[in-house]
Parts: sequence; C-alpha cells; structure tokens
Amino acid sequence: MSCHGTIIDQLRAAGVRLTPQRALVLDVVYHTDGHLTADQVYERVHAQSPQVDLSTVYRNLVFLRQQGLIGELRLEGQPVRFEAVRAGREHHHALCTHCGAMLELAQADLSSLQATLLDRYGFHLEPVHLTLSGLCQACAAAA
Amino acid sequence: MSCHGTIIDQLRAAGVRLTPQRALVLDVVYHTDGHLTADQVYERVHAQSPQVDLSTVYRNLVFLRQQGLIGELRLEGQPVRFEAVRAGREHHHALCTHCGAMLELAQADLSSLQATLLDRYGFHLEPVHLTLSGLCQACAAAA
DNA sequence: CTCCCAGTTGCAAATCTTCGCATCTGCATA
DNA sequence: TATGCAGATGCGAAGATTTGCAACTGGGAG
Repeated sequence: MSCHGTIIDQLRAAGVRLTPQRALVLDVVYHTDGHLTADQVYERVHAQSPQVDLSTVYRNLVFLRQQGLIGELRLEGQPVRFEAVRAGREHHHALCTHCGAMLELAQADLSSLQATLLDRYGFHLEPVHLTLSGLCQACAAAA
Repeated sequence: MSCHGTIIDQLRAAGVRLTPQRALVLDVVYHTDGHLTADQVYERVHAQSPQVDLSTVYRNLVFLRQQGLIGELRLEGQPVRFEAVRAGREHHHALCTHCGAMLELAQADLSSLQATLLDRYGFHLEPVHLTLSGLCQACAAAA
C-alpha cells in the first residue's frame, strides 16, 4: 500500500505501532506536494478506506508530527495544514503578513539560532517545522 | 477603566477604533501576569460586562495579536493562551518537549536569525511571539 | 453638535479539533 | 503459531474557534 519503506522502517525502529490507518495517513501526506488540511487528508484517506474516522486522522497527524515526519503550517485565518517532511528537504516557512507571500527557509538558516540557544540556555532546539511572520522584500520596499 | 494610556494612544494613532469591549479585553490581558486561555479572558471580561460575547473576545484577541499587543502561546495538547506584550519585555518561549519546562528567550536571542533572514531573503522578521520546541538542558543531559 | 459609514458587536449556527470509552489489534514473547 | 496487552481505533459527544448577518456605534467630516 505504501511506497515509503524507509519511513516505515524508521517507525518500526522507533518501536511504534504501524496500523493501516496510520500508514494511510502517512501515505496521503507524502503523496502530495502541497499543504493539506486535516479535512483534505481525511477525504483522501476516506476514499481508500471509508471506515477510517476523522478523529483517527487527527490523532495520526498529531502523532506523525510528534515523530517529526510531517510538519504543520498555521496560517492566519485558515485551518492548520500539514505537509511531508522529506529527508534532506527539511525547511521552514516565512510568511509575509502584508501580501501573503510565503517563502521556504532552509534548515541551515536556523543553525545560528540553534547555536545561540544551546550556548545561552543549554536548550536543544528541535529541527521542527516553524512558520515565521514578517514582511517580504517587496512589501518592505513598498513600505 | 483602563490604565494603559500609552497603549490606547498607540491604537488611536494607528487609526483603529477603540470600543469598550476591545479596551476591556486589552485590560484583562494586561492585568494578568500569566498566560490566559480565550475562555479565561472571556470569564473575566464577562464578570465586568456580562453582555460581551465570547466571539467578540476571540475577535479582539486576534485583532490585538495582529497589532502586536498580545502574544499567543500554542502548547501541545491545550488551548491557545495569550499574554501581554510589554514594551521592553518582549520575549519568546522555548518549550521542553520532554519535561514540559518552559523558558523565556530574550528578543535579542533572535537577532542573528533576524539578520540572516534579512541578508539571505530580504525578509523582515517581525518580533512576534514565537514558541520553539526542543529539549531543555536537564532532559538533554539525561538522554 | 449632528450625521454618516466603515468597522464592530451580539447572536446563532457552522466548522474545526479533541476527548472518553468500550472494543479491537499490532507485534513482542513464549 | 498462539497469547497478552499496551496502544490504536471508531463512534458519539464535547470543546474550541470561526463565521454570517442584521443591528449598532466610535469618531472624523461638515
């Protein structure tokens, strides 16, 4: 059903249970390029396994996020969206509060912050998915 | 009713309407040290003006956050919480995903990230309230 | 001081997300 | 391969947050 052997191995190694529902949610998110709302994930899961419940989808989205396998995107005024976290393509988002443009930031852009936190607080920042707000170049120039 | 003249002036200067409901929400948040859930804000607002609706409280919390006057805290598994953004005491939060400890980060800790984003993307990071996840010193040491 | 209207509000209903609980099942172990 | 049980699921209901809309109002223009 899934073509994500590596990820599934990773899950097994972490000692978590791999239920068909969980695999399906993972599969749906990983087969999409964009950002899906929980409801959209549910729709697609439901199309393949109609008995799967929406709450199970939610629970698995939370679970997979905690495992670091999916990232979530909380944009102003719309439901939370999820996306795959692909090895080697980890990234964060910077959202322009003025025009809504979104740019992707490389994980490396956070490395100095990571170092700062470790240095000053002994805090190990997780490479979790972040969404930062601000003004994009164009809007900043216009202002 | 309120003792936040400066902030109110700031709002008027920004050309926004200052309704009693809005002033009350602002007042409640600024008269609390901790982090209040929307519901707690509503309770306190309601105690003073019983006719104010919960949705108005929500709308004003969103509005005041957009104005940068309050910050929000989204902690795993609990409703969103809000807190005052006090001039000179802007800060962010770092949450330990293991023990739940929360430490406050100074705005200055983000300055290098801010510089990086401006430099690499021309993106002007807003000093908005952030919550970062990771491991605190103690938990990291234990692991 | 009065008028006007864009922005707000209260209310009710929709939407989104989480939870409790009885039942079920992946998978480690024997 | 059969068994046990911690963790997952489905379902119903609750909780959290947002929205549509008609009525109302803060505060600038006249």
